[in-house]
Amino acid sequence: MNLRTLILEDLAEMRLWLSEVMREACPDAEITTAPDIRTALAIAGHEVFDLALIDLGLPDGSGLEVLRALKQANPAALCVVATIMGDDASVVGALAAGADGYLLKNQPSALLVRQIRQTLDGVPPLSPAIARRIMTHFRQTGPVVADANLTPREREVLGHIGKGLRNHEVAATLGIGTNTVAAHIKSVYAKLGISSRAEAAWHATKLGL
Amino acid sequence: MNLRTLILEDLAEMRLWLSEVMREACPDAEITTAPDIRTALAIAGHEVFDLALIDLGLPDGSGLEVLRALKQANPAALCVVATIMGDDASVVGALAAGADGYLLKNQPSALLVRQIRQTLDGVPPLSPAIARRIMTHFRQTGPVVADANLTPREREVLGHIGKGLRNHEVAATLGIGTNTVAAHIKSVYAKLGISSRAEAAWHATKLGL
DNA sequence: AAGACAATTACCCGAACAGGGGATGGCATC
DNA sequence: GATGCCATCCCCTGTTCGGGTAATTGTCTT
Repeated sequence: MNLRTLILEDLAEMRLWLSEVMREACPDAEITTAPDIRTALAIAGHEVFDLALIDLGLPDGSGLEVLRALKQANPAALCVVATIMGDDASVVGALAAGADGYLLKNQPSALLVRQIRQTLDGVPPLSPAIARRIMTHFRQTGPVVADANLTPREREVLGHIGKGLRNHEVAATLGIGTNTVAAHIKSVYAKLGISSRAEAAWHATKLGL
Repeated sequence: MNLRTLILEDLAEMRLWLSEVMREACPDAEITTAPDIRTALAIAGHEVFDLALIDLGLPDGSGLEVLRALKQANPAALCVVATIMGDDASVVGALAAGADGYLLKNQPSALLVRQIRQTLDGVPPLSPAIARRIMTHFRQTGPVVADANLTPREREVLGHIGKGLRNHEVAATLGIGTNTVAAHIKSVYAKLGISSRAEAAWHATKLGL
């Protein structure tokens, strides 16, 4: 079986280079190229791909449109973003759109070849700089400390409040009385220094519940 | 220069195996091992390390304690978590604690050797399964689309609701009447298909307000 | 110009909520 | 066996919220 691959890249020179890299990573690959969103979407309309290298900054839009189209046509398609933009917005946007990898084109081709090869084995291709950035993001959003020493039951109640349940609904799911729920909420309010359930919901999501 | 490395692992057999892997990845390394938190902390008290392989589930606590101690003694130390636990809590906890990598020990040793080698070149060592999990996390938290075509005013009100303000507080900050605020909230509810302000708060944070 | 539509503002009422009090039983620690 | 913490329940009072209804303005279409 040969691998149907799509390379979306506006600059001709870069497009050739990526094709070279692709051919080296997988000689059996059947390579199709597109210089812009329009042609890429036209091709994707009547053809299915297994792997795609997608540039983001294209003259007629963002490569993410194509990525979504490819994923819709074939959810198993491996869509790898290959760009020179390493800013947070681009990375997060690409991952949110369903990208299976994020490679920076300012890397030695040998490294790109290796990462594309690994992709086929299920290893998510992430350029080192991108991996570091993602981990740093977790380091900032991760700290789930400051638990405000809530009791397990309080944490549980707060979790349901954060999901938008009413007191009587929480009571029903936990099998306790509504008054009890209200009592737990009161102590949560006291411990968190708040006085409304919207604030409670905010803290709940912040505490990862 | 030789690389001062610490291997923290409770099971003797696994400790030997990791030492083997380490020696193969970097023959010049000067390897120190510890079977539990206590001895690891004692060693870290009078010795500085450049690289550390840290297990999480230890008999006398979590390896993250040691990780933090090492990072405090030498912020440039490369602390890599090496464990068999791949659950979200462990991964996020480790990254939040400042881990520079996360490796699963149920991988072929050749892969581990390669990833440890790459670590020294600045490539964050992440096992494929872990990288996928992290990316999936982004895929869930990232989507800033699905704006539910809220009007600017509604978005503004929703933002304040999400911060936990009451209707009259929102009214005061926006310089409008409380009834107006209530009306905006109602149309927001209709558009988002919800019926309580806790759910509204949830959506507000999700929409990044 | 006339009509359609969305956004913004406003009012009323019943239901839900916040926060204060106090009470019971269980479980641990001391 | 005394103390403290937790979870569970109840009452009460004032405030807030949610839903129905409707007027005003501006924009866009017809």
